[in-house]
Amino acid sequence: MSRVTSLDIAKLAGVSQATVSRALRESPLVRPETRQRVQRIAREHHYSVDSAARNLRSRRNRTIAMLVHEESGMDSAINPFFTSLLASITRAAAANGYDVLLSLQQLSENWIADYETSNKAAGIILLGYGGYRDYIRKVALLDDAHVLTWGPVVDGQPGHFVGCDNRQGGYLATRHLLGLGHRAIAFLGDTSDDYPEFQSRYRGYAQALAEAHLPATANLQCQAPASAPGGAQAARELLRRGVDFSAAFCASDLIALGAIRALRDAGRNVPAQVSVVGFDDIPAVAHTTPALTTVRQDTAQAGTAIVSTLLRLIAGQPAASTLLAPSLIVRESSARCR
Amino acid sequence: MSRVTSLDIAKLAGVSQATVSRALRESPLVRPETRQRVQRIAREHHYSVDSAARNLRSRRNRTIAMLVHEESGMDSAINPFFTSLLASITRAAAANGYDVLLSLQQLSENWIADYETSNKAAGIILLGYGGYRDYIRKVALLDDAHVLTWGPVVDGQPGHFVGCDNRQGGYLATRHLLGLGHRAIAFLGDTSDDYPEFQSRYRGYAQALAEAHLPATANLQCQAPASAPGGAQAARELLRRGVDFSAAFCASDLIALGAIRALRDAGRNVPAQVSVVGFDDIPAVAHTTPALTTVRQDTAQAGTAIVSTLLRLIAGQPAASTLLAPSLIVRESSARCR
DNA sequence: AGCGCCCATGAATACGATTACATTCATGGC
DNA sequence: GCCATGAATGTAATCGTATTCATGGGCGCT
Repeated sequence: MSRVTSLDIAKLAGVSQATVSRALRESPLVRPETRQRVQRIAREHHYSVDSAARNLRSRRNRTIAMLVHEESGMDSAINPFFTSLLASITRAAAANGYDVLLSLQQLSENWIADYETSNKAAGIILLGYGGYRDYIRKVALLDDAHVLTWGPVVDGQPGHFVGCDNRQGGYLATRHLLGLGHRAIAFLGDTSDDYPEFQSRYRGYAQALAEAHLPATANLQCQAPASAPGGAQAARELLRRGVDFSAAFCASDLIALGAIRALRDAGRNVPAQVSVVGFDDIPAVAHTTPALTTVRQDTAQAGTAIVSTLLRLIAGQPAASTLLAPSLIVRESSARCR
Repeated sequence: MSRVTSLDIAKLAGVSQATVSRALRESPLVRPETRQRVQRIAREHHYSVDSAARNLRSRRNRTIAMLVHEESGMDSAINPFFTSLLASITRAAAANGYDVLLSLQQLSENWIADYETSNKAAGIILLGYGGYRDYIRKVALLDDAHVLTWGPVVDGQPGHFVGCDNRQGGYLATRHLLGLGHRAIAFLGDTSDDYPEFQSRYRGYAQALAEAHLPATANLQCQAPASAPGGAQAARELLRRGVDFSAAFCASDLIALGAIRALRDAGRNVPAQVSVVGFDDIPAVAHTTPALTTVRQDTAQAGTAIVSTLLRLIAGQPAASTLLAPSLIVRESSARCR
């Protein structure tokens, strides 16, 4: 009463085991008639190719690993944006016949490439490792590894990346606020090297200001950890400074939510007195009051880009890094300057 | 320049391949001295056991598959709660040395057990298949499959389940509102068979009302699809009916967000005029304005319960279904009845 | 000293498929 | 009528590890 193997199917179909293998893989070598008979018998007996045996013999593997940074990744408070990305990657992988292994990692060990050397996966996707650029650069140089990172795309940088054009996103958001007549626009977000994405968003912000002949004043910029409490704290800091401002561009939606909360608590209505723009378009912010104006990263597009690039790498074909265009979603939290 | 195999390590260490295999698995059969030497050499050469070969030879597999319902599962708009659950399952699996395969499925085919028959995974976790009870019951009877479902736990039902005590959650929420002096409490949520969880939540709601000698009036109950627009629509319907109500218990946080939005649009302040309680405690609702009072399902606990139960099944040990206790999180959206 | 026993290791095999190579048979060109 | 050709299938080698069985040497016990 053990497992059904291809040999069993072969006996039942009156052919050799090799023919079964070929028939199931749609090989043109086997006569259509035979092929269908074998397939029918296999189906009737709930036969399914043993993937371990297949992987071992063929030295191939239709699995990709998604490593998500333990802290910045999936956990509730941090970044719901990843969920959506993850779903779209999984879908894109399935569309190409690939399974997806999910793992939450610190990258403290050399476990990255272990997914490949142990032959568990044919390639690896890194999500949420914005702060590990040097490390990733190193890994990217191991030419037997097929690693693709979701993150900032820098020209000439070794390794393969797919990312959102964060600078452009910051630019769009700031232009939007400028267009509404705002002149004193704050930036809330951590611009340290730990958050290269935030740095790019800041750069877009500064560029838009510059084009409008406005300086990116230091006291309009507040460090904010990437969380709602962080945003609230930054907003309070901004108020404490006593600088005049009528709008705030927040480096993430969670920061924006926290900021709105703190502004309200301080008696500043959003958007009547202060306009707020976020970044990410996480699911909930379309339904908050006020609904948040934000910058959307197209996760569906990102998923397909990530998977197709990685599959090219796996196939040994040349693959370029991709920069995706974000789009501005205007809702209620931004209004014309009073 | 091919792969490093255990045979290569054996030659380098001057032992047989069998000894290498044993040394790496910490077998007590091999002398500690030898074991360490082998392990060192393996490490130095970045050797890593080929999982395909291991799985094939040992007829075992340290992978579990998570099948998430395509629609109700991961997609942005629907249920951010799953993200958190998914993370905690992944963590619990890793803690037990298991990898996790992620897949979005319709369950339209017989692909469920295929993860097992093809030997890709040793067991399967089903998430978001509330509407597939009959189907799951059938699958659960295949005794060669190790399937665990996140969902409603019903005594005597075949199969293995881990779920939240939804009835208790509904009861807690309603008791909370009653305790604040509310008497006319609406229920917003789809109570059809497609959402057994919502049915249970409704039952808890009705029970709490009954204990307070209040009827669960039909016109205080509004069907609401499990989404923010659905919640808004249901709230509008409630207002249109003209019934008096001072509080609403919503079957999910997203419904609650939509309802709050619609109530505000209609000039009803939350919580001053209407108290609202949600269900799930998704990440964002702690930071909205007002912050949402809601029922939390402890995802960390759920993840460990799910994984440990599944591992028992895989090991062939008896395993009981588990019902987890939810807890009430009181925030700002609920207030004493005026 | 001899016997048996256990500890550490080696030799050999099996896991279930893929695939290179061999084989068979029919066909067509000459 | 014979040989080359190609289509359809069979035979057998192989992927890298786990594991069973065999083996040799040291040691305790009598």
